[in-house]
Amino acid sequence: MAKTDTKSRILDTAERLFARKGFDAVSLRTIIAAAKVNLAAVHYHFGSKQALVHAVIARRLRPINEERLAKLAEARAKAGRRPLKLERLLDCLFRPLFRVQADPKTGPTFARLVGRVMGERNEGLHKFMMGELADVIIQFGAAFEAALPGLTKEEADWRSHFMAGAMAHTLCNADLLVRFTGTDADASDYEATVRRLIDFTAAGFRAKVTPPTRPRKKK
Amino acid sequence: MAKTDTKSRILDTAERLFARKGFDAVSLRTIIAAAKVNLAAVHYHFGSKQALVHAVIARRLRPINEERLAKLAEARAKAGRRPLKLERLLDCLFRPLFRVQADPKTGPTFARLVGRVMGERNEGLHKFMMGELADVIIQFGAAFEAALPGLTKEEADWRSHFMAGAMAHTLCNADLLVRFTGTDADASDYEATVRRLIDFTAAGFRAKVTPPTRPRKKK
DNA sequence: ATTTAATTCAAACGACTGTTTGAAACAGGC
DNA sequence: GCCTGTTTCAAACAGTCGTTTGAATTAAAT
Repeated sequence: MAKTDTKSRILDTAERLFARKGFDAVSLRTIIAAAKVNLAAVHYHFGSKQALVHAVIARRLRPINEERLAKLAEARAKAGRRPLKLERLLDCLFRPLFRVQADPKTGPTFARLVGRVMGERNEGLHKFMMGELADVIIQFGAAFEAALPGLTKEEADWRSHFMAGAMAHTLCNADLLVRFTGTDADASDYEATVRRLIDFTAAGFRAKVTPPTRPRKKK
Repeated sequence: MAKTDTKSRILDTAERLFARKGFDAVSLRTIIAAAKVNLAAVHYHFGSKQALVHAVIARRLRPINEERLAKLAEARAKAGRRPLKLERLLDCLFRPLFRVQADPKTGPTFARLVGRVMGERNEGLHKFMMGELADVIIQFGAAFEAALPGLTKEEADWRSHFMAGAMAHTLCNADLLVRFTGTDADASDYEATVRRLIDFTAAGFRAKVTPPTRPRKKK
């Protein structure tokens, strides 16, 4: 396996370009030119562009999801019989994801990549992502319901949906806000982001449910 | 102007297809085949595909933003000197946007379209959207800060960001959640969605700010 | 009816896409 | 050295893309 770095170079370059411009907007020829490898190498090592996209995502996302589930299991073990605190739950979900921003090796490059995935319209990619996230969705979904005994399942689902939106949007447009507010995108500031996101979403989860508007007044 | 409906047919068909598959994923040839017009008609009436995309978006989004600002102005007038209530503010922002879901003419088709725009990576499209939304962002941004005297500007900006994420994600994947929870996507149910979104985001805005874990001074 | 302008049409343009091919270059085992 | 399997390479394939062209058609104005 002497020159297997070809595979890695494709992965790294593709990740960088995908994050910057999107999956469909970056052609294979753009990637192989930047990575200085042959065009056919992509199909030799990955089989297709779609498979390359999946590989790029899975390489980063899988460890994150594993860490999420591990942290959740650990928190559960520590809590014993007591119900998990909502903030603790959100921390298990957010921290492994946002921590990659602090990693100087991956840098903010990957953060946008993951955020990008959620907004992607590609049908196949969506299926793939749902498969990758299935465990996380199931485990955390159940945990949220358990941590919010006052909410109906329907209401809890909606709020999980809102939370996911806030999370994805934050990850995807992190730089946008930073430039907008002038805040310094200090790499280690991911903790502040996580803290803010937990504050916001935890309060959202716990919000009092406003009853439907009473009998209609005139239109 | 007898057969000017060619222009409208292109606009309507493009909107439908864009909403379903995304802007880049739908080719002009797909549109003109469904609309039963000639390929060159698109360039004759709009000039380019990008201009068509802009026209499709602006046709729907402009009235929405005008209504948002009108509602905000009205609320301000009614409140007089008193500060605007946060829920009222959010209602001005959400309702005009989600109300289109109830319109049987546009239907949920357009809802996904607008939601889709926010997740789009296209550089030019992003600039265009920022231009369309500039007034709304400025006006509501200031209003949010005024309604949240206890928050620093930085914190208020972050939470506006989270709110925008929840809003966009909800609009974009509305059908996804409906299918997931089995809730009926009754057209008139947009009011329930708006209510839920206001509950969640208002509580998020009002959340207590957790101080950093270490006794670290802020900058 | 003739002229003028607005609109539609079929056909092609050049550039780009993901993918495939078959021959080279290379590796390590014998 | 030869041989075997892995990896790289230039070239082409078969489409699709947005855009342009110039003539044909239609509508309106004179």
